[in-house]
Amino acid sequence: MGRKRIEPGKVRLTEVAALAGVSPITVSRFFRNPATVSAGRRTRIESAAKELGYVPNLAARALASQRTEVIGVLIPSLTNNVFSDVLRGIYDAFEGSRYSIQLANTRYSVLQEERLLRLFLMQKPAGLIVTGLDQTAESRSIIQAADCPVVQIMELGADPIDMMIGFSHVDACFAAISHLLAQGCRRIGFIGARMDPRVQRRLQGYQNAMKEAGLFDPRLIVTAPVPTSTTMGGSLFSDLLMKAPDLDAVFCANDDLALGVLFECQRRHIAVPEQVAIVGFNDMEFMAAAVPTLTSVRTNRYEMGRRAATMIMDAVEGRPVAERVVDLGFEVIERQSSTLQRAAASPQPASGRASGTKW
Amino acid sequence: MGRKRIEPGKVRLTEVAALAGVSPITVSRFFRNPATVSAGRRTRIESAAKELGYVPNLAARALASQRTEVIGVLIPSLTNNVFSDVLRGIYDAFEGSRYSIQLANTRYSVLQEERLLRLFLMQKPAGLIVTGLDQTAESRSIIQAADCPVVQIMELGADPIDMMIGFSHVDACFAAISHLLAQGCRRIGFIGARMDPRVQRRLQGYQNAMKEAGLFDPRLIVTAPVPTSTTMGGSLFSDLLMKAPDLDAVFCANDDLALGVLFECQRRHIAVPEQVAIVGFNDMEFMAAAVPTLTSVRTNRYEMGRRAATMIMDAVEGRPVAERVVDLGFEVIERQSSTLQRAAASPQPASGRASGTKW
DNA sequence: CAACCGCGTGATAGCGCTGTCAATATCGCT
DNA sequence: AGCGATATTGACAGCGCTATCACGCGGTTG
Repeated sequence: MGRKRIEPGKVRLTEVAALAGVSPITVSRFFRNPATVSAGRRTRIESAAKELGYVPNLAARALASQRTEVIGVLIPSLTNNVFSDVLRGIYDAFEGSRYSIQLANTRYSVLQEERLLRLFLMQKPAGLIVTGLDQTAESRSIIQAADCPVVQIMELGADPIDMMIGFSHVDACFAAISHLLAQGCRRIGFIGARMDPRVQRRLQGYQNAMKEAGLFDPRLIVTAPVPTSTTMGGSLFSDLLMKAPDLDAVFCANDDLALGVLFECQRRHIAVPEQVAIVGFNDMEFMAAAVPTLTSVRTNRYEMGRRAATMIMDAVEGRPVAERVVDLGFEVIERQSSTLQRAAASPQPASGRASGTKW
Repeated sequence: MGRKRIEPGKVRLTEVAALAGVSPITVSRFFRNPATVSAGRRTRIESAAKELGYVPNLAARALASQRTEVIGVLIPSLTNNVFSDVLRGIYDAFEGSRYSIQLANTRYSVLQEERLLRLFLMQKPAGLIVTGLDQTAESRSIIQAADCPVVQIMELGADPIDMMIGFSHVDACFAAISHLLAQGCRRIGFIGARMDPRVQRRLQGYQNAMKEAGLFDPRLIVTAPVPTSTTMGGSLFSDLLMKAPDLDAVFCANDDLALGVLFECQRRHIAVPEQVAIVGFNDMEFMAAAVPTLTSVRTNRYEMGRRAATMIMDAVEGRPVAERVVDLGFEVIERQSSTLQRAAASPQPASGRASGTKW
């Protein structure tokens, strides 16, 4: 009964301790915080560990210490470049730290999100980064059970679970539409695909702006539940032209769609911005390279990921987190695709933060 | 001495066992493979676990069983969309399985790769997926020490560590250049950025094709060590035009560069393909939407990730892996940007696999 | 000069789970 | 009825590490 005896080749803390002539617990301390061990033993342990090729066993550490250095990250899509920028920020911030990232993809499904959170729970994560505000009640209770710092990213809302970093999609879109209005556009279309919660809120910002200007017309809105793509941008724009042939501008819920609209305009020989102005969202790199250059709403995705990660680390390590809700704002980058002479208004840059003016 | 006694609220296997009136080991078996437990106890355990809100402790499981369900994945970049497709395949394949993915970013650095592999080792991963062929000797020995199935993805080479899935970048680029040659192009430029090992091999394929045709000229090659971008495509193309004003085609090491070249052509009123033909690499979605539509070399990145994942799972679970080295091939998707009337050759699609013809 | 402090170190006792083997129950067959 | 074979179940002893407390020691304090 019991279990087989220890196999000989194995290198444990104990083996290192024996070679260094100290107790196992001292080796343990050395690996967690070398400063707590006297200089003499420090060098002895270090060389013993190197000689034996010792590799700490994370599972044993986690079990004994009742905690892990795992940070769970939930994002809705791996395809959407928006999230690759956020992820880059997160990975860069955790680089060199003792934390490791557990990434999972909800595919824009709140039920997936629940399932994945339940999986995270088994790992007893040290922290969680989740996307958006629209967690189910069940998800929220799982997060509570995880009993660790949490940052919600991508947007801002009234009822944070714990910490939050993002910007207002409603305000950002409102600002973009206001820019088009200032350029003299009146028949401004909206095209969007996939229609996740953030795109929905951009649509809300569009509606607010158009209604406020007395220009709202439901025929100007074309959306599709499918994933976004450049090709989809072209076909949604074609649909929009059928519904509203007198269109003079299009706001695209993201930049891929905007690129598709630009190509469709080229195909149909529609002059941009003279006949139709184009505005995108996210300010991907290619927007500045297009002909004409494409206006977009810049959002600081990399910074969002980076700061979310540092907020988590601060919270995990017990440092006070000064701003528990961070508004990163946005900026409407005005380029050729929406710059018109017909406008009377001066083209002052519109940008937005929670503090200060509305946008 | 010793440690504090167990805290009361905690739910362990033992608590579930007590409530269900069975022994802890039976509950353990139930969670690992319900079929090994009789139907009666199965329902009792299930309801007991739900009632108590039991969550298995992965660290304890890993320690006791001496293995994990962690698959380490190393990719060189989070920004490059090529890898987001591969990752999507990997995540999709592991979806619903008991494995969890540990993703890390080498940033195209072999030293980073070493460091990250060492970190993976502490977790005793069940499998590893690594990018490319160019691991250092040190990295290889760390991988050996991990003693688990390994798949190298993205390309094919002579000396696999274990398993391998990808395609020949040399052949793929050779095929693309051959296509341009068949279209009657003679002064074919090459532009590339970042110049990672795979881009280097594409350059090799370009050189092979041009030399074979007796058309090689080093002035036709422009590269930059910086990350690729659409903007960079435009400026590299500008450089190329200065070095070789008689250019009649450009092969771009990736599609972002190709898009930048297209925009630069629009800016300079260079007719595509009449004056300059354009061919990209990867066949990103936007290539088919551009005006004119852009020729590219299609590579099955999603499938590569998906199959790499299933190969790992098969190997981990002891199933025989039929093909340990998989050539996914490629396909030159001919579009408007490289289709010329001046050519005598008939435009038959070029595609490549290791088995059969050269490409 | 006893009491006290803080540092570095060690002994002990688990953390929650599973591998191993033994024990028991159930079944088919001669 | 009796036997071995097969399914179920349980007891035990760790997996490799760390939390906790105890202890020795030099130096400070009242």
